[in-house]
Parts: sequence; C-alpha cells; structure tokens
Amino acid sequence: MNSSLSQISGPYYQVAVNAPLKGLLTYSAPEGLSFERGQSVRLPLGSRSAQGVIFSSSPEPGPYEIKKITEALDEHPRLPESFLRWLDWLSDYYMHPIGQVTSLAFPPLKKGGRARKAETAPLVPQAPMGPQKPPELTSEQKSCLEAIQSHSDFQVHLLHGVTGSGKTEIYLRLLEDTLARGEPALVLVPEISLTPQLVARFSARFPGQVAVIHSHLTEREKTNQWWEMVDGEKKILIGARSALFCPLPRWGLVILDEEHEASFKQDEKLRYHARDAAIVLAKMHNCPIILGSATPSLESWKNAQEGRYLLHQMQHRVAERQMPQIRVVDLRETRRQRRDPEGAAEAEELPFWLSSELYEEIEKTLERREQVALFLNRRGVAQTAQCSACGFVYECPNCAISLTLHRKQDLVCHYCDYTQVMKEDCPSCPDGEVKALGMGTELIEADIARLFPEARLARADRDEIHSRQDLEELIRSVEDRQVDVLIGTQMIAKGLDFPGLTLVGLILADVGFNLPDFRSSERSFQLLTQVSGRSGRHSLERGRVIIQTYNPSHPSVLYSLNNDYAGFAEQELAARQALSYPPFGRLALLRLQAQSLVALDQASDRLYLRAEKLKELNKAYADLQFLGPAPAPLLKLRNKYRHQMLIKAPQPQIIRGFLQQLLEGQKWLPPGTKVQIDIDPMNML
DNA sequence: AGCACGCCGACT
DNA sequence: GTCGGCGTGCTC
Repeated sequence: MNSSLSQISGPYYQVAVNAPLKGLLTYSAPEGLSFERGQSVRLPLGSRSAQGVIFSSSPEPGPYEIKKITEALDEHPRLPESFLRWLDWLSDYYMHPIGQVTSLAFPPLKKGGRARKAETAPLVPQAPMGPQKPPELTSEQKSCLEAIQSHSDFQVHLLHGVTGSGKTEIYLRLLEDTLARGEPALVLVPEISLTPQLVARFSARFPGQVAVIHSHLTEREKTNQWWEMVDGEKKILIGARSALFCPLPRWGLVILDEEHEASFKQDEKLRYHARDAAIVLAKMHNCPIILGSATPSLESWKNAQEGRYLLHQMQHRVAERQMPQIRVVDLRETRRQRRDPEGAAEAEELPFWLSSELYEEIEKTLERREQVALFLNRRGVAQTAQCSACGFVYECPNCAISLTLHRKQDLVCHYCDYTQVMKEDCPSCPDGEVKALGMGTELIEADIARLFPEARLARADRDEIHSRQDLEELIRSVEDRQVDVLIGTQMIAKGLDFPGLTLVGLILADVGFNLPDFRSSERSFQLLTQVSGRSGRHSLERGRVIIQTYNPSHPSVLYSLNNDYAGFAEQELAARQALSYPPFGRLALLRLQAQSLVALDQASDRLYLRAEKLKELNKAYADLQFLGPAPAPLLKLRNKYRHQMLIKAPQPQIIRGFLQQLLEGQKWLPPGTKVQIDIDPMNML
C-alpha cells in the first residue's frame, strides 16, 4: 500500500478503540479539525474516556449516534503505514480485537509522556570490562556474515549454529552495519535469557545506544526506554516479545535469538507468536530478519529446507573448543544392578536417582575444582504424595492435578500456587500412610549435600528464584566460583555461560518424553541439546555431559548424543507429516470455559452441532478436521472447567474462516461460558 | 476492558 | 427500609 492512504479526509473517522470490539468505531471530528491515519486521539466511550488510533475515514456517519473525538494526542508518534498494516495483520490472523491489538503500541504509562524522572540506577548495565575490541571471526562466522550482508531487503535468515559457535558475534557485526546506516534495530530474546550479561555485551559494543524492555521493569522505566527508542535517542532495542510493539521510527534490522523457544508464544489475550509476528513486521518494513538457534523449530527448518528462508550454518565452536563429550546412562541397568545382591552395597550408598557413573564424574570434577550443574525439570522434593494403602493422592482443589510435595510437608500446586500442609495419616482410608513418590530439585539438593558435604551448593528453580535480582545474584556467585554444584530446572538450562562449568548432569531426561503434546519429542531434543551446550564452553579441555534416562533409545537422546540436529529434524518431520501436524498443516485450539460443568457440557454440545453442520454445508472445509470438543488435558484450571476443540487444516485461512462462521452471533453460547481462540497453539494443555 | 444497570442478602 | 454483592450487557 502507499502513502496516499494516510491522506484521509473526514468528516467521519473509523477509530481502533481500546475495548474488546470486533471492528472500528465511527466518530466525528471537533469543528475545524481533521486527522490522519495512524494518529492517536482521546475520545468518549460509553461513560468514560478512552484512547484510540485513527485507521480510516468515511463521508457517511453510519447507523449510529455519532460522538465527537475529544482531542488529538499529538505527543504520540503517528504510527507508520507499514506498522498499521502489521497491527491489522495481527488482529486478523490471531482473531483479536483491533483496538486491543493497537493499544499495545502505546507506552505503559499513558500520562506523563516523555516527562522523565531521573533513573535511580542505569537500566542498561555498564559493561564491567569497558569497550571491547571485536574478536576475530572464524571462517564459518565470516562466510555466514557475508551471506547475510549480501541482502539488504526483506529476507528471513535462519542462523543455525551449535552452542558456543558465536552467533552473538554475528548479531553484533550486523548491528554495526545497521547503525552505520543510521537505522534502528530490534533484538528479541526470550525473557529468561534477557540477563544483564547479555545486555552488557551489547552495550559494551554500542555504548549509549542500547535500550531494554522486559517485564521486570517498572512502568515508568519501560515508558522511558520506549520514548528513547521512539525519539531515536537510542538505536538498539533489546527486549522480550512485547518490544515488537514499540513503534520505532524505522526498522533497519530485526534479530530474534533462540527462535525455537516456545516462550515466544504469548499464552493469554492476544496469543501471538513473536517469531511469526516479527517476520511479518520485517516484511512490512522490507528489512532483513535473523532467526538464530542451535536447535531451530521444525517450522523454521522446513521453511529453510524449502528455500523460503536462507539457511546459514555454523557447526564448530569458536577458538577450536570442542563440543562436549556426551554419555548416556541407562537407568534400567542401574536399577537392575542395585537389585542384584552384589550391587546392594552401592544401593545403600547412593540415592536412587544417582548412577555411579554420574556420582564418580561429580567427584572427579569437584576434585579438579571445576563446577557441576545438575538439571531436573521438576521442582519440589517429590512429584507427588500418595497413600500406600488406598492410593489416595492429594489434589489441587482449583486445578484437578496432583499437588507436588515440597519441604516441610508443603503441598503446592504448580499451576495456581495453591498450598496446603500434608498430613501423614491418609485422609481417605483408616490406616494408610501418605508417602512421597518421585523426586524434584529439592531432593537432589539434599542428597548432594549429604554425599559431598564440602561442596557449596546452589539451587535455581521458581521456589528459590523469585525475582530478576535473585537470578542475578545466583549467576554472579556461580561466575565468582562461590558455587561448586548448581542444581536447577530449565530455568538455568538456557543461555547461561559459566567458564568453570565442565560437567553437566541431566538427572532424568525422560521427564517430558511422553507429554500429551505432539511437540514433546522436539522439546526434549531441544532441552537435551541446550543443557549439554552449557558444558565446557570456555575450557580447552572437553566438557562432559551425562544424560540419565530410562529410554536410551529415544530419538531425542540418540540424535542429541551425536549432535545430529539434521537427522533429528528429518525423522521428526516424517512423523509430523504422517499425522498432518505442523509444520504440515495448521492448528487452532478453541477453548470453552465455565464455572459449572453443566453449562460447559451444553456449550460443547452446541458447538459440536454447529461445527458438524458448518463442515457439511461448506465445501471449503472439506480438508478441515476438528477433534472434540473434549475435556482439556487439564479439565479444571484456576477454578474454571475447560473443554477444547482442536482444528486442523492445510492452510491457516481455512481455519480462520471456519472459526469466524462457527462463532458468529454468540447467542448460542449458554450464559457463564466463555470462548478463547488460540491460533498456532504451542501449549495444548 | 471498564462502567452502569439491576436484582437479592445483612446492616445502621 | 437502604448499602453493596457481582452477573449481564454495551460501548460509535
């Protein structure tokens, strides 16, 4: 589209208003005033005052009683044409009200605007090392960089580099080019890896040019960073997915690191995928976008294989550091040996979750005064607590899942944080006793403390690490070698880079192998690869990784053992194709929610009948399949019952058309029920 | 999302 | 008799 679109002339204007309304609302202009597309205005809405953005104009008022726009909000930037088209795309693709999508392009603090309070501490950490000279590039890095640099227009580049291959240095070089052209750039990373270390590395190279936006900043801090980018005072915006909505004056380059991360998908309100949204944003603004990962999502990998994205690969670590040596320990074998009378002595000594192989490696590593990290993707001391007589399990009253046992007999729901105290006498049978089953990070910590009393331990999980500051402190103490053994969930599996870390143990790779989700295999492979990648990133000596599992022949284990991403992708893509799961075909999830099961069942029945009829009557839906509605894997979550319907089709437009017709006129919905739509869902629970 | 309207329980 | 609980419905 062209700039003539912004030359709109009233007298009536269609405005995207911050309210959950399907379309735009029509307003008139105050006498003598006219507006442009993309301009922000304040207007009356019902009995209150709201903000909106002008999208178009019309000569006719339409069949409503028209109200008058109050005033133009001139301190806000006029949103560029390409940005407005991107907002429109988001609203349409994710089926979310345009006004609510548009409201995300405002700074969090509406009042006060640019007026800034002096910041107490600099948000962008100063690099402790001071300005640094760029390191020499490896030949792999050089050729990737040159291949990317040869495109100045829109192009999706998939940068596939093994852990430690120096992807960040490529980003920095590309940002140098962008800055030299005087253009701003956007760098998106998963919230969890948005640590001061990462920001410091960028700001060391580009002092005074970097702004950050993430969820742990106060509204005032976010607003200040927002304005510094919008006003062009800073040129590089590093942020979590919400930074996409900062209306920069231009977009010269978009970088999205760890592109496979599921956390790029927002799981509430506007359920957008930051990767897909960023690609469309780059396309609208005709600028290149770099997707980086050691384990690309299968969606991106297929796009690269088929030539829609340009693939750039780096298969070696920098400075001739070797990939870690990975050993798989078969826990079935460990258990068999310990049942054997001759192995009984060992069984006395070692906790059930610790193989002698891992134990010995921990011992050797500690003797060398190097660091160990142990990962287990599960918090608490036990998975659950169960009565040995009647099988009773404590369940969360809000979420219908079993509670996890933490220390001091606290039972905690990991979905809603409900807590209660466990009583050892079984509440449901006269003489039963409730005992811990399974394990979690707290148990690992207690056992390691007993086995290695000299070692200094630290635990990183959501029970220990509540704030960004907690995480910073933990990272610093590991960097300063105040910690010998770090025990954690995946919170520490990603992006962290500790020079002294030479042994990584994955306690139980199997957690997650068999979740009711077609992506569980891909997620396991990613986790195994990311976790192993933490080991020996800086030592000349080869890092070591021990993976404990009951499924040593699981493809995720076998392929990550050989560092064979391409092999894994090939077999996993074949499996997906057989079931027409993404990236072959598209999915959407329609979720029904209600306080009562009666209302929910009624809603489900009506939805099913409507879906049947719609599919029958419309040839366009011949290739579309819908499954359910059926109880969601978590039927009850946060005190709401949930049913869901999974919709599969070859193209996303088919699904959207179907959903639009299916939900038309929500009169059929029983009172008290709500519908939620998730396009391209990542979380099927 | 807000905000008003409206219809039932326990309070000065 | 009113104050206020939050279910329901609308916003150009």
